[in-house]
Amino acid sequence: MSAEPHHHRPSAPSWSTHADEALSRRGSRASAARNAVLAALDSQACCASAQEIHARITTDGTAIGIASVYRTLELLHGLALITRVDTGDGVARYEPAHPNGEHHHHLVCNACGAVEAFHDGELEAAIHAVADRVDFRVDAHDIALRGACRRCR
Amino acid sequence: MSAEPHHHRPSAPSWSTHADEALSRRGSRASAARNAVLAALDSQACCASAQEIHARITTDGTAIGIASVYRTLELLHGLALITRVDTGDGVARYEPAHPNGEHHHHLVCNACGAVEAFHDGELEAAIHAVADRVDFRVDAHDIALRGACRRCR
DNA sequence: CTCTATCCGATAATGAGTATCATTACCAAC
DNA sequence: GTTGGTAATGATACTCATTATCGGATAGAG
Ligand SMILES: [Mn+2]
Ligand SMILES: [Mn+2]
Ligand SMILES: [Zn+2]
Ligand SMILES: [Zn+2]
Repeated sequence: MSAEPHHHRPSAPSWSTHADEALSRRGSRASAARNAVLAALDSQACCASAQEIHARITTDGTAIGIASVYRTLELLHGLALITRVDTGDGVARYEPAHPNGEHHHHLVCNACGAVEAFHDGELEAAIHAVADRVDFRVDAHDIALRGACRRCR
Repeated sequence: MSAEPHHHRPSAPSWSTHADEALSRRGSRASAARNAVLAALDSQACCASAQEIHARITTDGTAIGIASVYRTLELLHGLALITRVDTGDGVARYEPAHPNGEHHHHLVCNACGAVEAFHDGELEAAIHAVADRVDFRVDAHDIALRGACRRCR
């Protein structure tokens, strides 16, 4: 199972590498706490809250302060290296923002709170069309579909 | 300026009337506090937070507890009579949900926090198409476009 | 190695939202 | 009109995510 899927890209640089570069370019330092947060973000499938990230890191044995997680997330968000996802439960979640613009949106279950990811090209096209039609410079879009997941239906 | 615009509808019942009916149908009682919240919601152009609603009511002379505002908003939201809008600043905002499904979405300025409303038929169509394409029962959708408003550009 | 800007983590403060509870208002039945 | 049951009120205590503070650690340039 070591074969590359589909196309040949010379080992796409991971998001955390990209983030590392952007951080050092900005004069930020590398540190254990920050590296741990970057690694945690890189390894997560979808969005995660500060506390979830902190829990995952400390479970791995590394001791790191919760304040450092919040600080790092704030820094990364300011540099547009992560995306904030707001599911409406009063907890901010974050996920890596890939430099090529690749992203997804979320299905939120009103019953159990589960969050699933989806992507749809036509929806993206519609969003971009609206962005042009409106008197506003649109930099980003947040979309969440709410309802019931398969298990809760 | 008392002419009806465009089409002839026999004085569309206001949202608060509709909400009142839904509440009494549910066995809820009318009260000063609740009426004040309904009136405030009915008179607002776009979404407002609990605290903003409370401030507007009390400025009008009526004394009402902030808890009643939160309670009423929770009740109305549970009955899908209002929509919660999450602009990402950790404050929940609400606006009337019209029974005919008429609604709008929001442009949020990252610089000054201003919130503008917009509506787009093609975007709605795209959203409904996605909702069918996805393994999830979609009841509602939240869309926010983020960027810079005209003044902050 | 030294120096200093940056970062760390512990902890206090903030603030939106929620839970509690004694009191009050409503309403239908008597 | 009184009463009893239920719902609503508002003051207040509380929860908990996030932010601010601050003395001590440290990366990393020179
Ligand atoms: Mn998109
Ligand atoms: Mn819509
Ligand atoms: Zn579910
Ligand atoms: Zn603005």
